[in-house]
Amino acid sequence: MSDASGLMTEEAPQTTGKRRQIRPKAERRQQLIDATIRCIAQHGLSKVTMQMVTSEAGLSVGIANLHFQSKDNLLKETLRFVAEEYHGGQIKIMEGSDMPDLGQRLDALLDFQLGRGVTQRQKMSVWFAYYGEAGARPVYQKIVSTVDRLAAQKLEALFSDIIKEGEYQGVDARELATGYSSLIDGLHLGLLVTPRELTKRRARAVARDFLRRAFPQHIS
Amino acid sequence: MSDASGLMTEEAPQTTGKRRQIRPKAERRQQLIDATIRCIAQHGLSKVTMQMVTSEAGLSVGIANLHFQSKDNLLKETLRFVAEEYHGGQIKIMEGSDMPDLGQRLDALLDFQLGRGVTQRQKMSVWFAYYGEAGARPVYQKIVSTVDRLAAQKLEALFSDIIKEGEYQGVDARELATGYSSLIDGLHLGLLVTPRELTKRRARAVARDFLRRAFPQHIS
DNA sequence: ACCCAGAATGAATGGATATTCATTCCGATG
DNA sequence: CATCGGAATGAATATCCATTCATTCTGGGT
Repeated sequence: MSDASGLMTEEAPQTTGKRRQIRPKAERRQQLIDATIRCIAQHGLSKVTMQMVTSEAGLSVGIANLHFQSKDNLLKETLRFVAEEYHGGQIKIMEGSDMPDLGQRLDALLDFQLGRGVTQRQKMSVWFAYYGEAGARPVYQKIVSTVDRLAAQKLEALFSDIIKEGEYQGVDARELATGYSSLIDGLHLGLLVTPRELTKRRARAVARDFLRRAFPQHIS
Repeated sequence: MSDASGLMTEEAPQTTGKRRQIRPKAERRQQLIDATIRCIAQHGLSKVTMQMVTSEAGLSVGIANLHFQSKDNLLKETLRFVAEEYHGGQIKIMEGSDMPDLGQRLDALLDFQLGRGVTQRQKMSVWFAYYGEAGARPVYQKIVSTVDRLAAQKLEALFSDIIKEGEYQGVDARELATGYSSLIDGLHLGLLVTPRELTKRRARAVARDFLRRAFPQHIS
């Protein structure tokens, strides 16, 4: 639930010992999901094969079907994992009763959304690979919109609190929340597709600007 | 170069006459590209096959390779078509010397970006299907970023003019332009993936809000 | 009316890939 | 230490799909 770290050099195809190992089901599942993420990022969703994924994970071909029944299901579970990791992280920050200052909480949110963890190319690739198929696959739409809705509600609530605290006039929390999350999504897209023109630094500045224009007292 | 219309009921698998017809190369190419767009929208990029595309176009399997050499190339050309249609439309409006009022030009741009033509599910699906693969396929990145860069420049120029005309203070045209196009991209994503939560009407309101906050004198 | 360049066809080919399952082997248990 | 449930393997299978090309047919030119 909180790995979010390695993913890069996790499974060096063990040069030393190739002895067969038995590991708990949950661990194997995660191993395969991580490998799937790497494969999608490197080769694109449409080019991913089971052989690719299992060998990336340092395992045999049969094992994926043992733990996930089918390729389709493996892909579905991978999307669920990425979606929950992203939205879970956001929600934790937004609820963050440990961070009483609302402006500070906004900052933390922005850091998370455009910081290292989320904007690693790997994760973004996966994210948008699925978005691309979502139009044709209701299953994907459902997975994403389920977690998305909750995050949207939390964001709206946070904005509402900020509006109340700052006594901002003529601002609609709901509309602003939609705008902000759309902006973040769009920035992610830009970082992925035109990294030459949009740096992470500039993406942050743009998002911060949006917030500053809406909540001038809360953003320095 | 300006079709942008039908695409829906174009090629009814002719129930009446199935007589073979010879048509100019350009026409067949467009027919196949249109069919590809429909197939991607309906089945997803990763599930599209040559059979699917050619039968959707009401043609035989061999013809795609005759006109496009390979599936890869057909997909590439389809992306190029969609990208050019979208960005070309934007650029035409932004340059629009026929529309002297800058605020009006902004409105027209927004209408185009979130109006019927562009936000048809079909086109959006295609758009994001390719974005999803762009991380792994430099060819796609190149096609998109080429047209994208030009549109970004025009938008920045338009914003510059508006800033000058309105004597707005403390606003950076470049940053604002990045923000605006990212916002539009994000809204498109929302319309595609969570159509239940984000209507076209609301998407427009959100985008308009962004512009109003930046250029209050130019947007009613 | 006839011809023929080349557009269009679709059966055949070969390569790739998801999925199965008989077999192997680990390691917890008593 | 011997046993055995079930985790792991990977060769084999069946399916699917892009691409080819020998053949058919069309329609403009003469």
